[in-house]
Amino acid sequence: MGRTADYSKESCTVAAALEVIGDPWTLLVIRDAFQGVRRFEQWQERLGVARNVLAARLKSLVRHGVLEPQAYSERPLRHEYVLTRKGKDLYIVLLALHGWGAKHLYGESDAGVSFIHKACGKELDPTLACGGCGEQVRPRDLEIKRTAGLPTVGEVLAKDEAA
Amino acid sequence: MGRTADYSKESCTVAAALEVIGDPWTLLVIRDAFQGVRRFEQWQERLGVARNVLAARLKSLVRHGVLEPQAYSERPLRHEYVLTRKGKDLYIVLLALHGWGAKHLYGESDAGVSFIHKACGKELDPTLACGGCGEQVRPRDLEIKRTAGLPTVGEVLAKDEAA
DNA sequence: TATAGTTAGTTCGTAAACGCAACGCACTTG
DNA sequence: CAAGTGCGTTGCGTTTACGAACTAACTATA
Repeated sequence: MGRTADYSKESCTVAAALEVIGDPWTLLVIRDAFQGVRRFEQWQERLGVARNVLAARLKSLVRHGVLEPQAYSERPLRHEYVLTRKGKDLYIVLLALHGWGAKHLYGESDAGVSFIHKACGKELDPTLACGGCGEQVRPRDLEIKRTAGLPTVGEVLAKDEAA
Repeated sequence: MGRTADYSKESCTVAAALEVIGDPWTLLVIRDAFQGVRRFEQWQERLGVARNVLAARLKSLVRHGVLEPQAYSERPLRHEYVLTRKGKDLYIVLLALHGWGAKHLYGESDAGVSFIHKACGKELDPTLACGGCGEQVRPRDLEIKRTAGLPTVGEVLAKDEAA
């Protein structure tokens, strides 16, 4: 099938992240969540994704703590899905993807949606900075350090299941 | 199957990016490329991905200009795959994913691979900065601007095919 | 020169996941 | 009480991933 891809034997933060948000449609669901979408029908209509797939994605995102169901109606019981802190922290991933797509796929000019940095008034060219010192970071400014014996993706995500 | 997901009717830089790098295994292929992997057998062994899938992914990444095949042997003709500029620009995406995974999946403590920012000596906490002015950016510092009539993902990616 | 090994795929059959359309359920509104 | 709304679930056909075997084009070794 599609995402039978099983990264669980890997010991990698990137693989772990993809295990949670790497399924088809998942990041677009989150993208729309940042634009205020909170209900099943809204996502379904905007994305055109199959309803069973959407249901599975929402369930998975809730299980992983990215979205949180909040009841907006008892009788009939209905809930909307809102981003948790964990989910909101994915904004950087979306902006990174947007920046890459705008630069390399859409040619700077015609990228229909753009993010303007209010402070400087220019379009955002997403760059990485170090949260600690605030300096901008280029790949060569980084040193990769491996600490031994980290748990695998499977072991890490098992914690989520326990809830 | 899995990634039948067809975002081509969307007009979104994020969807366009996912069309290129959203397939299962693709981002892990790129991750390994950043760690010096350049040949079929290396990826296959490290990832454990099915060979036909790996072949398809490499072909797709080449077609989209993320990887470039370079011959390292005539007779038999063999080539290795190296990241293009476009591919290297995905580093920010990987670091964003890493940062999120390290913070929210692995608990800061045991995230086996860490990126140390040489300048300050601390572990990188990936944050976004504006390439223009250098300031750090938070979601609320951004203004979303929609310009009209942008082309769809399908139209944009058609350019790649033409090559 | 025969045999084995290396590297990079391709070709199957099977199982899983998606796409799509229809259906079900629990209510609300006319 | 019929129609509508919101949120899924079910079923079926198609697509894709998985896994293992196989091919191809050489190189190295005996």
